[in-house]
Amino acid sequence: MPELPEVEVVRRGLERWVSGRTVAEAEVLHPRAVRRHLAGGEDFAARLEGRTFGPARRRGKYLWLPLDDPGYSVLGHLGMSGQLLVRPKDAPDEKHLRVRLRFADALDTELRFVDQRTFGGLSLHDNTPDGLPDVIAHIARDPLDPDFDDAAFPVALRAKRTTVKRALLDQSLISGVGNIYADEALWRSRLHYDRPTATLTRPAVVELLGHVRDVMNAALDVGGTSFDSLYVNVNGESGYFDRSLDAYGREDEPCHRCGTPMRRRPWMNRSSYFCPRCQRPPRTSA
DNA sequence: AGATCGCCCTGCTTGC
DNA sequence: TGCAAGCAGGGCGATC
Repeated sequence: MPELPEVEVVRRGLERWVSGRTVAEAEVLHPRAVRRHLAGGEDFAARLEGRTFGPARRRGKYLWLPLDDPGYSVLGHLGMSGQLLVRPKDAPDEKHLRVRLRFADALDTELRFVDQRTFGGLSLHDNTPDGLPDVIAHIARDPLDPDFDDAAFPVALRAKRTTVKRALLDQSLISGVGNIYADEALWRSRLHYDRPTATLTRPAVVELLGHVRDVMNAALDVGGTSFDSLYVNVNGESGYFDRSLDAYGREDEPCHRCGTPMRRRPWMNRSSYFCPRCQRPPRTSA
């Protein structure tokens, strides 16, 4: 599934291959691919036609393209399986092609939104005064955002009456951290997922944030290399899945630090992977 | 009002 | 071998 680094790779691809182009025609092939648009896919398409895209932006796992129609943006989320592909016009349709945008220029490419599971989608929104689509105004900055407030984060996290992994996944506190990165950063920090945030010291939170950022940057370094030839897929499948993980998906495999078999625990309808020796559960937890 | 939970979806994997 | 259940997951909206 696309994580924040893949989404950033997609943003760069959109910036390079889509920003500045004018939509000639939009085609919605699956109703669920257009979200929160009561007027329906045809209206969504009609509102895009003739509009020119501005610079591609991202917050957490959300992507958006501002329109030259002032105050509006097209917002996208890839969900579990979404891809944004820049493809030759004559390339065969993908099996799960959901939305196609054709452009009013001489380039040979079109933009396609492909999504097997339709957890993702595109939508059209008013912008807030800071240029953010209004529906994501509540999404906190992500750790790769230069304006992320490092000093405020430990205060805000410790003030939450919750446990540390829940806090990492709380999009109003920090965005873009999914189940995989949460487990990886907790492993690096030797913290158990059920540790109450109130029991963490400020330095421990600073270290945790550093690990979140490191693991994302490492992934971006690997994944951000292969999108700059024509016709390449702007799709988040950038080689990043070769990344080496220390925690996620490693049940029964030896901890890369101490060799103890890693464990998996059901958690919030998901799974948490951890080393039972390096990441001791808090006393209040089972 | 802040926290919690069910649901959306489909292909792959697992187990009987 | 074939079928069914389980699993993956972010985010939204309903509910307490």
